[in-house]
Amino acid sequence: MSITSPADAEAELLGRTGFRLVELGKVALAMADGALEPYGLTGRHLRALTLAASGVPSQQGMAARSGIDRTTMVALLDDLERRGFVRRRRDPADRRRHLVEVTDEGKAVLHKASHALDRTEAELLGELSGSDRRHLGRMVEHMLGRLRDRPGLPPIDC
Amino acid sequence: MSITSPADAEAELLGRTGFRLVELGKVALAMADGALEPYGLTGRHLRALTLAASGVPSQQGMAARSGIDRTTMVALLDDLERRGFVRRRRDPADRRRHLVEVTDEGKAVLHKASHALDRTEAELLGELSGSDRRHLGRMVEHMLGRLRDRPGLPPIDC
DNA sequence: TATTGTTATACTCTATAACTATA
DNA sequence: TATAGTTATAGAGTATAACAATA
Repeated sequence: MSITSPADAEAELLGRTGFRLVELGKVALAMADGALEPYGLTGRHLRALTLAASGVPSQQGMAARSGIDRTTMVALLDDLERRGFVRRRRDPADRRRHLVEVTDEGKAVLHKASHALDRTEAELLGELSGSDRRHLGRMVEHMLGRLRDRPGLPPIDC
Repeated sequence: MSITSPADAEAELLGRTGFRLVELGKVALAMADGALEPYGLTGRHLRALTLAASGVPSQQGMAARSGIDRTTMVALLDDLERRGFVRRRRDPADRRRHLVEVTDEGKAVLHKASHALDRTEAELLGELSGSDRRHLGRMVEHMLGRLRDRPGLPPIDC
């Protein structure tokens, strides 16, 4: 495809699937943040809380696994701890490390946030049929799988 | 879907199509920025240049159409003008306004950038079949169409 | 010496408010 | 009074460097 007239330039740019995927990603993130806002969480807070719930040992491990910078992880966990969703404890086996435990309140909010995201997902995918949703999911996963670990691209994050 | 065990929390979050669409959007933007980098452009520069090429009158109009703030538009056009891709002229009919014209150099870089984005698109969509690509494009457009102009969501941008 | 968590600092991106010139 | 463009400033978000405690 190439530009045939000046006025086509905008339509050509905006019509690209890549451009629309960028837009859709931003909309999806905004919807997720909106759904999490009643719980005082952002997508990144939820990402950190989920890592803690998964039992990833040490803040470094959480940072490495998620692509979130370790100094940013400190701030996220500060927020979560202030709200009572996680607790930090020195690891007796290696006193440099912190074990991050999810509190009962943290588990409860994780559960509620998960349901809120389910509703967001339904709103995002709209009236796509079940087979369309599966096809979309497969294609997205296929593209991500091919592009993951390619140099110069951002790591998984939220 | 609900959490059945702590260790599932992460897989459940990461497995959501919404989450993956956020990831894919970021990857697509990073790929586009990478492809444009040899021309000294970012996605937003290209968006501004494209608006100028489409003959949108006045910087305000360009800002309104794209959702880019008008003060940000000033900086983008400063960059483009410094590189010789656009020229600003007072509108004789309303001397408050600037007419933004794309120079020959600007048209040339727009053309080259467009081809670079075509290659990026091919890389992004990978080995999806033609019918898969069309189906993906339709589904993405359908979702965006339903969500556009919904309160609280970001405007089209780059 | 290297690593973990932390803090301080700087940098990027963007929005808000105030200014000017025109209408 | 309102609008177009501009500038100055401030705010979020993030990364880099340096530090104390521990290995």
